[in-house]
Amino acid sequence: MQFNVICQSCPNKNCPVKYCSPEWQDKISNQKNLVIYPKGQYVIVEDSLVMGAFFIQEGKVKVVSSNFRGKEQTVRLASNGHMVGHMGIGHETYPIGAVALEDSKICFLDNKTLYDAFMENPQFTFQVMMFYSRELRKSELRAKCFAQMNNEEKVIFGLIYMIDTFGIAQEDQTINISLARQEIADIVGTNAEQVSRAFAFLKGKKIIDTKEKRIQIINTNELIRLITCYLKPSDTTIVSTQFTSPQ
Amino acid sequence: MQFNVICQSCPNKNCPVKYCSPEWQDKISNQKNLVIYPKGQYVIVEDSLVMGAFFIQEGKVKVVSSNFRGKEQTVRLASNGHMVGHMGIGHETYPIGAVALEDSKICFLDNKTLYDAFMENPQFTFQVMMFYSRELRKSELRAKCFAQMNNEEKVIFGLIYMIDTFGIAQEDQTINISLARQEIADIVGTNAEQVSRAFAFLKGKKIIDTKEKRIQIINTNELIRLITCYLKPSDTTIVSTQFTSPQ
DNA sequence: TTAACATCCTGCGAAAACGCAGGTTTCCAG
DNA sequence: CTGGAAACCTGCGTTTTCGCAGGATGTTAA
Repeated sequence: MQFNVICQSCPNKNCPVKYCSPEWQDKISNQKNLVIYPKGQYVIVEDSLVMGAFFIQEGKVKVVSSNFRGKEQTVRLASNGHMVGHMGIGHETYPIGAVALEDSKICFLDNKTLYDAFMENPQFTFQVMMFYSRELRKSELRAKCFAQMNNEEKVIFGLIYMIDTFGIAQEDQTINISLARQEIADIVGTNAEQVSRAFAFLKGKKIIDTKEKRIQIINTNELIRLITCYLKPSDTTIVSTQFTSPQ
Repeated sequence: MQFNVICQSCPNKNCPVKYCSPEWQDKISNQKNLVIYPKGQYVIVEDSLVMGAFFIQEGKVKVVSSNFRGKEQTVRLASNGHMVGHMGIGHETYPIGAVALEDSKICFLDNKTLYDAFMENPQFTFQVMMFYSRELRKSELRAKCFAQMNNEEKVIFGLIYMIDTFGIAQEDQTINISLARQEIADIVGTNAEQVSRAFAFLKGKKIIDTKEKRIQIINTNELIRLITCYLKPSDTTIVSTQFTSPQ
């Protein structure tokens, strides 16, 4: 638990709360609760009671859904400005879990305040609606890729999704996230061995390189080209879901 | 092109437009355009220009996304009260196509009117937001199932998705939709042969029966039980995404 | 520095999925 | 009613994926 940042002076420019009126931003500043979750900690425990929604101020999160055989699937990756934890209308418990992939600053807002904010800030509601609409499009693209791709292509798609969500470090061209092979496998729906095999293939082609868990992207264009037949032009520039202005 | 139904007297009780003020329902009644699409016709052509969104008054639609190898994936099924065609903010063209599976009455609303309605009808915007939120949850569940299930389980999941979206006819317990084996394969990410094989297995177990394209569900509980390890309690009662009141 | 542990890589046999081909059934137009 | 086309079912050889196992590499803490 930390000092509560005032929304107006929050460094995260992608937060949809910025679309609320100044009065409502004050109100939300008072009502929300900022918590710093250490790496690896659950932000949302699967099947726990829904109390509200989470806004990532700064951090990296994976949204997971496990089956009763113990296998865990990562259904979404989220970063600064993303919302996690669909509001609990029609659901009493969260159907998904969320795990911090790094130390993350995350604001919690209770259902009641959030609902009232929606009713009085149409621009805010609109932005959140568009966020869901974009995430739906991305999820449908993922579902299509899982359904049609072979293993190697799935791993490539996973890399592009990771780049899209977390970005690439300027200095060494490595993806801004450290995940185990098994965690990458959980994102793309395969197993750790297949991820290793795909990496070996891509390293042989000098498209990527790996130093432990850091993945360096040597040739982005070639990486995209390998799965380009599955993508629309708009999919290659998805560059993370952000809250942009309407046209 | 047909007589334009007035929203207030529209027989579809699940349309989110019902959450607009009476004045706005009048305005939308005048602005919208009701078209009856015959079975098999494209409602949205993939990559065509975005002009607005579609609301299904009465009908059945599949949302598809094809890759450049020609393989078509059905990413969503939609029925009465569902929205199709994400609004075109940030996209100039539809990333998906939509096909009528039966003769369908569908209302079109242009982006400008829709955006203005969102700004002035918070309940309407909220309902559409919740629609996307639920569809996102369902899409993430589908993605997880595609990633983890074997062929037989995928086909079972496809059947449950079809039941969930289109329902079962009371008189003979058949699913309210007629799809070719290949179309079912396109929903669950496999091929027509595998669908036939899975059906043969389920018929042998007396769980389903088929008469041509009609699929009779003999034992719903057993069908769900076969894939229950992938589902949450809330997933087995999804019973179609509808526009329900907030808590 | 070193030992113990976790993660990663890769070969290989087993299992699953693919996809063609050929026979059967269904559908539709004349 | 009939003939032709389309859809469906199923056997079978091929390809892909799975997943164990064993060795290599990296990590951590004393």
